[in-house]
Amino acid sequence: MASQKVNIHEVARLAGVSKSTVSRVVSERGGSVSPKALEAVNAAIKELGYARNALAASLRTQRTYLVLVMVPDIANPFWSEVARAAQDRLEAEGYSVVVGNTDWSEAREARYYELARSGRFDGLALNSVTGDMESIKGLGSPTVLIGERSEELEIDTVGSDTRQATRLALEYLYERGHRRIAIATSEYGTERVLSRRRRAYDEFVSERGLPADPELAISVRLSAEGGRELVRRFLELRERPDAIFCGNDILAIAALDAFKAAGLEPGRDVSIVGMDDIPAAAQCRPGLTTVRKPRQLLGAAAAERLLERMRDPEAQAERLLFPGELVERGSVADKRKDRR
Amino acid sequence: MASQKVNIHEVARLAGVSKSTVSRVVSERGGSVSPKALEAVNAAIKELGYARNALAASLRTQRTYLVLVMVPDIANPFWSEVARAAQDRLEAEGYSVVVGNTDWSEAREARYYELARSGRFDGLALNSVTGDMESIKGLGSPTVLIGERSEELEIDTVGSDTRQATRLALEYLYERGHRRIAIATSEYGTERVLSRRRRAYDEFVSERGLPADPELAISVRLSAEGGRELVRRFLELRERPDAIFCGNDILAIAALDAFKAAGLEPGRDVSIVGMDDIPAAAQCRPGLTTVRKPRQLLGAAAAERLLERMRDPEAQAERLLFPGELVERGSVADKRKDRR
DNA sequence: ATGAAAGCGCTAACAT
DNA sequence: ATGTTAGCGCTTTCAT
Repeated sequence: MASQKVNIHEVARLAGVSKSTVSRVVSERGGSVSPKALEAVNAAIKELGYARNALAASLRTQRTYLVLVMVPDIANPFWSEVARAAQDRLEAEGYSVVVGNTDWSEAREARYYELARSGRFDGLALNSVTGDMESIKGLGSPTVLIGERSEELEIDTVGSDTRQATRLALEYLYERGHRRIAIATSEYGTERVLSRRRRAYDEFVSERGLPADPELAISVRLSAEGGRELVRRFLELRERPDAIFCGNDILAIAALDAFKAAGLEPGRDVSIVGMDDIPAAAQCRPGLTTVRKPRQLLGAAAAERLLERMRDPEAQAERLLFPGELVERGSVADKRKDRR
Repeated sequence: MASQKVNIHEVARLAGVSKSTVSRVVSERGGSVSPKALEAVNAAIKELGYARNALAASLRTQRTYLVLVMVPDIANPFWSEVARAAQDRLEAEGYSVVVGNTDWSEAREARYYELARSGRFDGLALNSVTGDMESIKGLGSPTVLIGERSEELEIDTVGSDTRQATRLALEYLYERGHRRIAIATSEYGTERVLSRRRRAYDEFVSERGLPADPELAISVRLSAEGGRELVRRFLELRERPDAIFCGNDILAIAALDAFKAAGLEPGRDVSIVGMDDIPAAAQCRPGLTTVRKPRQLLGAAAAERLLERMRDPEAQAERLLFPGELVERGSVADKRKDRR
């Protein structure tokens, strides 16, 4: 019943066998052990409350059977489901998984990179907000990126097709007669490069000859707080947009609520399209029209890719992108009707 | 720029110093090193892309500077905020934190206990759903329990006062004329003991001489799915309750939506009180009347307690309970009015 | 200020 | 089937 600091040696002594024998029973690798020895060892383990020191074992075997999943916001159902799906798959293969929450913070992300470099994990499944590819390449453990933050081809990537998803949302708004369309998303990154969403937006705007007013690109955090800020900024604009495409649903739903509080009815006075399709998108009033991303698929695919990569560190990196799907609810006005 | 498998020895060779010197610079413990050696070592580290092997270091020092926070549902804002608050505090003291998501699953929880016993963590902050005190006591690392799952006095506990919070909700319903009050909560546990919420409920019911119909104690998972199941079961009841006290807000809000879908208006045809006060409680229609728990405080206090415990493993265990606070919104009918 | 050497707790040849 | 031994990569006396 003692708990800490009892090691294999003491177990061996109590059981009257050698350390090797104890190791053979605890490492479940099935080294041959006589029934008698097995029993003696198990009894000793129980009596002493022995727990194998994974640090020592891993140091020797170079395997930790631990995977780190790093995401930007565990409270966002999108990310927690991606993590959960990855966990399901990984645990089925004998790995334990822990999750790191960067909370959209560069400092936290950097901390986790440091942790990831420490040799404690057999594998890493990361969503990078900063897109700091230098850090990521130097991680030293099998890694898969969740989300297509960069062009990088040397690292396995599993994500959704941001360009396609963004265009889907924009197209939807365009078809319904919206012309002055804003985009609300975050601009992070050590590489000072515009986000993919933003680039897809710029592309779309120029293709269709829509107004490319810089006021229409609104940079806010992808959080509820960001949504409220978005609405504040919106209301101060001299020429208000017809519609806003929001970088994720958390942001979009918070904006939707803030609009209502300000006396503007989403789906009538202003149109909002979100991204992700989290459960709350179906529950808010009006329902949020959004682009669904396949979270479970994403998590499972990331796990699968990581498993393969852990098996073969030399394998060719892959880039797997899933398309989004528009789900229509009530947050977008149809301006065509208005004209008839 | 090489990444993996380069160790202190190679760095030492390249820098033209001994392993000891390299260790002195990387372990930031400030062993005295000449400026010249320091520079040489840093150059070598950079050139080789060296990263310190934390497994080996921890094996030697018996410190990992890693803490595991285990919670039942990272997607629930209540839990993710508790975790975040704990993380804030712990990181400020130099610890890294990773979170384990048990997803209300006994199997997962057991897995995490195993992980926790492996010596990889300096400290553990756990919410136990199973209440498996045997496992918890044998963990072998400084531990604080989040949530008052058991009477246990040997282990530090930080939680909210469930009995007080439950009575607060029930009292509120009672005052407003509700008499047939149901409770929807989960019954888990290897120790087959009723949950605290349930015990507080039973106590209240008998004090006030309310109907103690076993039908009124509805056991469901504390999830959105549980909320929908709750409403299904509710609708089949021969004698419907006036009001339901729900074990958490996730459950309550899902129930609220399901009631609306079934044509019953919460706050008029049926009354609902939740628990936690997550952001969504203010956003649903009608707003959810619920009992607020101080999440940040809970997380921070758990971290604080854990820090003290890590400093002094022999310290007397403490039990810290925070009271809940009723926040009134629109999901409860006032039946007194009806009578006048 | 620096190096040599011992050892944290385990596993894996290798020998018996 | 079991024990002996070396060593994973690091830190830490202890000398110098």
